[in-house]
Amino acid sequence: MPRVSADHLEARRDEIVRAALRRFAENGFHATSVRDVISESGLSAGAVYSYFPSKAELIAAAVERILQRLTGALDAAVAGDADRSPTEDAAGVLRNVLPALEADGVDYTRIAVTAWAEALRDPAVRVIAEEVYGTVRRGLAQLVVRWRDAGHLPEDVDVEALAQVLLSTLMGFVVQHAVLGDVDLDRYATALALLLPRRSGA
Amino acid sequence: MPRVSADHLEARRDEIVRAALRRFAENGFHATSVRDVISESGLSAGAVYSYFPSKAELIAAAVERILQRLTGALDAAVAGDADRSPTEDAAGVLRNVLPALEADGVDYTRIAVTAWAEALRDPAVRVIAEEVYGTVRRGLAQLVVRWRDAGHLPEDVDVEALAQVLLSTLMGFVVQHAVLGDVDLDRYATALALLLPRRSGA
DNA sequence: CCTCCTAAATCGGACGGTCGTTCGTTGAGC
DNA sequence: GCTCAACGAACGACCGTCCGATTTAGGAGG
Repeated sequence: MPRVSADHLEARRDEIVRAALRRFAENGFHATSVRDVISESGLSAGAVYSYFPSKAELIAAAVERILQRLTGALDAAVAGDADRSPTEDAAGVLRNVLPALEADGVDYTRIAVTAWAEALRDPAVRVIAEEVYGTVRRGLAQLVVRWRDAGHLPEDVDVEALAQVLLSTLMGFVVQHAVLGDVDLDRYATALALLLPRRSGA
Repeated sequence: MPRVSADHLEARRDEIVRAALRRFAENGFHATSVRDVISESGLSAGAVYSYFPSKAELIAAAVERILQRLTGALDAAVAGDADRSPTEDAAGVLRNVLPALEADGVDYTRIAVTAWAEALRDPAVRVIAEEVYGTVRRGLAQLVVRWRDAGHLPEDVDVEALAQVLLSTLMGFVVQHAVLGDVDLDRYATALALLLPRRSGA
């Protein structure tokens, strides 16, 4: 199949990443062998290695895909109507971001947790994680600023720290969903809404 | 060194677990070889294998140790004075639990994240995680009930779901501390306090 | 429009290294 | 001198990766 189109090459690469994601979601990065990914992809060892120079790069591509899917969904949730209440904002974020974490027949919350663990030891993965979560926290910080300016929070609120707390409510949902599997999005969102400011802060 | 005391045997086992924790915190479970643990412990392969029948059991012992340290700290924080405000309770939990996650020269937040990832693929580790986090959530649910009964929250609050949200604020701190490393406990606690109920709920 | 040629995409067996684990041996202490 | 904790070399399996052989899409020549 020589001299194929650039589209074909990109599609092949994508096939390989998606096959890798399926195996990685099942068994983690290190308990999944390159052979597993190869057989899941239906290709040969040589073909896979012509697209990715090493297993580490394959892992990095998988991590990048899942984390960027996350930022994309969050950006969409943060953008738009600027005068929503904190409760509406939070519900929007939860309902946009979390369902985006299940696609291609892969539970992306499992890969997210796996990716955090990998970021602890692989500097390249850590860099990807830092970039992505930096973006996410900036988005959440925008929400906090809006809430503050609308009088829901005190003027001297620590915007960055509160954005970290909000990110925690997302990350914690992801962990509990992936590991314990007994969290319900609607009940969770309702409970979270109880904590968000409703009148004036201070 | 035959016929040694039971104390000696238990201490040896503990030495091995702590050596394993040091290596696991650095490199994760699967990128750490049994040889790494053996050389870190200063013992021989045979000695380590006479205490743990397999690497999986060694991992399980490590996970159990870190997770039980967590429940211990939380139980201490939940117990005691029953008429504290939500803000005081939360500050107590954060300040008791999180510093407990750094001891023996090991950053336990790193192992916690690694343990979650492992729970996704090793049923034995998952069982340990379910038990421990079940206990933690019950403890947090007790706090929620107290807050509700004290009038800080509406009567019909979803206790279990709110306990999940509270657990998220702990888990999210752990992830951000381990992976991003830029969270400050005091600022985080202050920001969280802004969200907790202060007067009457509803 | 068909055939041939070529370059590149794909294949898959093989390689050295490292893995987790075993087991025959050693020697300190009761 | 007997017991058994501790040792560490050795084992088979499997790891990630490489590279020469094979296949085939698509341009060139008729």
